[in-house]
Amino acid sequence: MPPIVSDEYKEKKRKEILESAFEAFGEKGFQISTIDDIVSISGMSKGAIYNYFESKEDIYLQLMNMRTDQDFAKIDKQFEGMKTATEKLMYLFSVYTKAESNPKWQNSIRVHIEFWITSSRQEELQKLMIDRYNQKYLSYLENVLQEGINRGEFHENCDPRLVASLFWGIIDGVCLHYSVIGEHYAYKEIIKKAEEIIFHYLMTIKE
Amino acid sequence: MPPIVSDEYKEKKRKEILESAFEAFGEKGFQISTIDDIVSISGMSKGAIYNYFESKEDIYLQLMNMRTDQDFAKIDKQFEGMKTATEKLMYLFSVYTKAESNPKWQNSIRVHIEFWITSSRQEELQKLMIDRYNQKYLSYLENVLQEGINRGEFHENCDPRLVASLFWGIIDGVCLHYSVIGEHYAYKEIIKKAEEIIFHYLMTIKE
Amino acid sequence: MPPIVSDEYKEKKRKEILESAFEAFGEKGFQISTIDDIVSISGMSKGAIYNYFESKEDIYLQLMNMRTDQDFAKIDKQFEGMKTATEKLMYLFSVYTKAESNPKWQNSIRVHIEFWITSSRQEELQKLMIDRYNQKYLSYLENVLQEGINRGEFHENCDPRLVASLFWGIIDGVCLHYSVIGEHYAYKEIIKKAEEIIFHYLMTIKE
Amino acid sequence: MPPIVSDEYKEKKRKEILESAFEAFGEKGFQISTIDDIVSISGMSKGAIYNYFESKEDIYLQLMNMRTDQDFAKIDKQFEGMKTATEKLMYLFSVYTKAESNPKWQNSIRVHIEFWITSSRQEELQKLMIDRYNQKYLSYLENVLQEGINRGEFHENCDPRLVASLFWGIIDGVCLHYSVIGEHYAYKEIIKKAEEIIFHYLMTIKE
DNA sequence: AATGAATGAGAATTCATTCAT
DNA sequence: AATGAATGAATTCTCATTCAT
Repeated sequence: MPPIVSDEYKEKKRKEILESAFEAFGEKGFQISTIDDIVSISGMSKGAIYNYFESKEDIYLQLMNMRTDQDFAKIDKQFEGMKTATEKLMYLFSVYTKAESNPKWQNSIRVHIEFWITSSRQEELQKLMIDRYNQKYLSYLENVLQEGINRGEFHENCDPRLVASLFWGIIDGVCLHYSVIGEHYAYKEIIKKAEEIIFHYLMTIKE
Repeated sequence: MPPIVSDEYKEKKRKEILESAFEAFGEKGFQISTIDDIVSISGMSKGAIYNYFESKEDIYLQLMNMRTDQDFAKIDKQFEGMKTATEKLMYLFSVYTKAESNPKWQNSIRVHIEFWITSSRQEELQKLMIDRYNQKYLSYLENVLQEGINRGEFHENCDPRLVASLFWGIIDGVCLHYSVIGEHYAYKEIIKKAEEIIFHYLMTIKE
Repeated sequence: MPPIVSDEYKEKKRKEILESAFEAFGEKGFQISTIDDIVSISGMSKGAIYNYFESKEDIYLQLMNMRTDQDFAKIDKQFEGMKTATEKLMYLFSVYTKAESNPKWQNSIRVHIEFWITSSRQEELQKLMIDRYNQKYLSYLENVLQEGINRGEFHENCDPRLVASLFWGIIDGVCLHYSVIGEHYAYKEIIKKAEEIIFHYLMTIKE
Repeated sequence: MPPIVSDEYKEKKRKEILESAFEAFGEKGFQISTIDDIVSISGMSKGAIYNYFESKEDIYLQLMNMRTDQDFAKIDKQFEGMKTATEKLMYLFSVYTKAESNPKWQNSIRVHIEFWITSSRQEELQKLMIDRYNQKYLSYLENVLQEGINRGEFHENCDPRLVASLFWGIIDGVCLHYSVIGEHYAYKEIIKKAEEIIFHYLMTIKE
């Protein structure tokens, strides 16, 4: 009585559904996307999807977790070979300047922002999002900045926590605008400009 | 059959509905809010609302227009007495640092961000939003910055268009995060930090 | 701004829906009956039904209340002119011997028994049913019997509470069997026999 | 391809499934119970269950048969050593007064009553139930009572068929009420009282 | 024989919109 | 103009049954 399908198979299916959901959510938004949309995109049956997820909400939640986990796994990996904080911060900016400027990337942004907005209205999700924000986004960058200060790369008056917060605010805000304005938004130049301004600040500020 | 009620009356009613819609959308989000929510909040009947608006979509659209018009009308008025670009830019930052940090303000942010996200997915809305962004947000601030450069307040290498874009990106991104994280997000300090960094840049950058 | 429709209108509609539900539940059973069945029978739209009731459960509950209330209102009224307990008890039996032996009456029984069975499995319903049983069915008849004892109609050793409980048990059990067996079940004769046995007991028992 | 497993094995499995179904139906009711419930309780796979039964309906039907067969096999066995009708009738009452008053017994009642109600709505089942009722419940007891009359234990005017019908009506009705009211229903005393009343009737009635 | 993943018809419920009053 | 009851398409989720392995 061995299991009918392997765990890998099931994990693959689960991922496929999440990818389809991601596509649907990106295209139409979470609220508006229907299970039938996911059915169409994935080619699976409705029942199959409910074998892997408890509800639309659950799909949303797991997708949200997967996305942020993936993002940070990628960043972690890249950071491995890097020594200076400058290098790391530049890399973080480059993640956004090097993103292919295509509809897929725009959808990805929309879904990301929707995670934020949706979370803001449901206590449980909100808690989760706050944790994720603090533990991943914020602490992560704060440590990099502090490291930079300790190593003398950045000026000691720069307040790493605030700058880290600001960094992610900038990223999300600029991405949001890009996802709406599209082509005519000088997305990459603006990120570049942000990078320039931030580095300029980190290295010359004195008080 | 001449109109039985005055135009003022009708305009007042229209505004009341929009205010109620704003409250509902802020609380629950546009998609999730129902006409019945607006009925509850406004105290009007469903039929009455449909006398003033063609559809839920229409309410949304008109609300979006009203909000951005209001915002800029306010800013215009304030700018009237101001001479320097520095003063004006500082004022713009102050709009956000002085916003009362309460649920109402958070709701207001959410609705605003939702305007963006929703627009990104409907061509008609998107065009409208791009126009609005270019003509109001972007040009407006770009002119202020250019003015500042011309008057020698800011360094001439600062690229007013990019900085203007960045400014609004920062504002929306930081507000977005604040609307989710809430209390524990050092919202005002972060805006202050952004202000510090931007001004530092505008005044010291050389290339 | 008078109400669009009168309260009587609404009450009439509500009753109509309950009647339709009663028909559906009688025909197919509560669990199996669908809202669409009620739609078909009532000729109303699905939405209309949900304007009057919160859920299928709610319809069920209100129907249950209505039925037992109606039953007892009828009995109360009949009792008004009666003096002896014997007369009253005979009337109670007659309610069941005089019921028209048609499918409608059988359906009515099925719904009634289903109320009991369904209640037994949901704590909230169960509480409600127990209350209803104690306050209406049980106490009601117990009082009649006690009255009979006090007036010397029935023997004093007969334990009114147990006999009252037994009476309703007999009624429900015999009705249940009738609803299944149908034509070939000597329903009325059996009730008559029960009446005979009970009265024989009440009047001759000595210990 | 000779059978790989023995018939006993298959019969054992079949019984196991029926027992699990009985548990599920008792807990939640037939309509509400799912195949997955039976899977959980039995520990078998869905496919295995469908190897032994054609459908949920089929499980229900076979369970119904098994239960009544079991009941009567037990009674038959007990009757073997009994001579008088009085003894036999007392035994029948004792089956119900000696039933352990626990949730399991209550569930057993519910399933039994559901058999009746469900049967009343499906012609095929109904025929089956009528046969079973006539051949087992009714004739069985009728014969006992007739025997009692013949032997002079009971009065000759007592109409064995009607009393037999009444007996089962009482049992089912009282059990039904017990299964809903639970603790606070004087179940055993009520059955005792029924016994007292019936015997009083059978022995003293004259016309 | 056993497994349990897949299927998809069917159920309850919601809600934007209409329209008779 | 205002009212709110009525409509029914659309949505989420369930579950008996099948079938490849």
